Amino acid sequence: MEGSPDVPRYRTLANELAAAISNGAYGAATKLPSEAALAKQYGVSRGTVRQAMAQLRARGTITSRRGTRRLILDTAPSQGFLDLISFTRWAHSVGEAPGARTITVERRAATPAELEQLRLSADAEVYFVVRLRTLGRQPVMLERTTYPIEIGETIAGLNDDARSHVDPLVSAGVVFTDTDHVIDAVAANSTDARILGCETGSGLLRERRRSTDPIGVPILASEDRFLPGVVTFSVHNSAGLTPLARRRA
Amino acid sequence: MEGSPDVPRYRTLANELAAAISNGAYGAATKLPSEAALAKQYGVSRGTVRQAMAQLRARGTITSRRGTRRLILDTAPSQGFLDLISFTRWAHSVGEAPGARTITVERRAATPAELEQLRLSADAEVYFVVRLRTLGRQPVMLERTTYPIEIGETIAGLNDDARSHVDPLVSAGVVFTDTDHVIDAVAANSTDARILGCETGSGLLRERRRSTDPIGVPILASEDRFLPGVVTFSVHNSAGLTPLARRRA
DNA sequence: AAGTGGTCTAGACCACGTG
DNA sequence: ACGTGGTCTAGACCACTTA
Repeated sequence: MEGSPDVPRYRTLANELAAAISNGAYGAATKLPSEAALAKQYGVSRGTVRQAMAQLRARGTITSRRGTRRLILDTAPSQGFLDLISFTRWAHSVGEAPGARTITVERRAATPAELEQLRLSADAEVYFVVRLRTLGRQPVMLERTTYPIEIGETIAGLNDDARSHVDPLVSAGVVFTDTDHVIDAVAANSTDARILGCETGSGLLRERRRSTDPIGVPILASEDRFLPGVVTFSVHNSAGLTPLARRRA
Repeated sequence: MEGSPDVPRYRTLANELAAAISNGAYGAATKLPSEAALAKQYGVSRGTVRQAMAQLRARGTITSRRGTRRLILDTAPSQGFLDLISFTRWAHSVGEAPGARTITVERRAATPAELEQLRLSADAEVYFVVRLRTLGRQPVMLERTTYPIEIGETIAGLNDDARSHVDPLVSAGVVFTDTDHVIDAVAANSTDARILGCETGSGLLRERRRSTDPIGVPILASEDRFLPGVVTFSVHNSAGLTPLARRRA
């Protein structure tokens, strides 16, 4: 059996250990067995155990310190990578019913800002899609997404209220590897207010994001504006591994 | 010379490579030399080069793919770990003049929420400090921080407008290892409005954070409310390494 | 003093991308 | 076919914690 198709051992090991932890296989113990013990138990080298530990540490599941066994932190359910890019997948993962209403779809020349964000050559065109996103029929977010033409054509061919735009891209072979997120607060403009049903000037949570493929080529750039009280963004960072930055607006 | 006090080789190597990249030592080249070449050039093993590369990748400086040289991304100035915890350090790093005005300092019994956040035993006391933070005399953020008693005593002994509260803790031997951040938007209450000088009900960017030491013991929990347009939070995440999560508020 | 994780080495094989 | 990064091994030494 097994027949591991391609996934490296350290990843399966990390998942096995994560499962063992949440299944309570280590009981109420707050500490993991030593690296040497795990290496022997699972029949791998200590290096592989350490790679798996790095995974768990990055997920915020454990901490580590020289001289002591690794400590198990409270079970922090982490999320999948695509949940951060796809509103639809995220909504399902938290047990809500996502919806979408397409406001506009345009094909037009890219603005200078878009040229830079998507790293396009001058006078390139883009698809620009505006959608109102809902949870259980309640408006919660206004999404303005810009796609390069090649990507956008896949999107433009979709049914108006097709819920996820990310899934069709993934099915079409587009690989999402990295995403940069910038989060701040802005005042609703009149368009935001009309579509979201809030007051002009009221505070919205804004997420701007840009996803790239393995070579670093941009796949999409989006500006999402959430009504307050709908979502929070949480980040875990450790000394020496700091994916989060605070910048001057 | 050198006399590296304690910092591991792979870290200094990562910094050397980062410096070489931003100094333009690789010219306009978009690719890094191969791991083998770097190992030879710097006189270390390939494993150490890979550890350094992992650092750079975590900072968003480079990408990698099997079969190709690593790609240098646009110079993304990353930030130090403490810049995320210390408003003062952050302000200096972006060339602004930080200030603080202490509003209140209390020693009191912890609320149930605080007991949980700081993992204190029942009927423990805490220090609760409220400060208005400024940039160049402009109010920008209201900070409400809760400290366990042992930590808070260091803080309470400080001069009223001592600017950084984190630096004295670090000097006192407190080690910050991990921080969780939760970011969303809230409406200003009357207290926020009065102190920050905005209107009640207007939108604020809220950051709640909790820092822990190497063993996972909480050092402080804080709720910071920023006026819009002052800061943005940016996160970089890669497939397989997802420190960011979006949650239902 | 013993055990632990942190670091580093030297070598190996493989999957992938490019020429 | 070749070079690249991805994975894995086996062993070593060190810094630190705990007893």
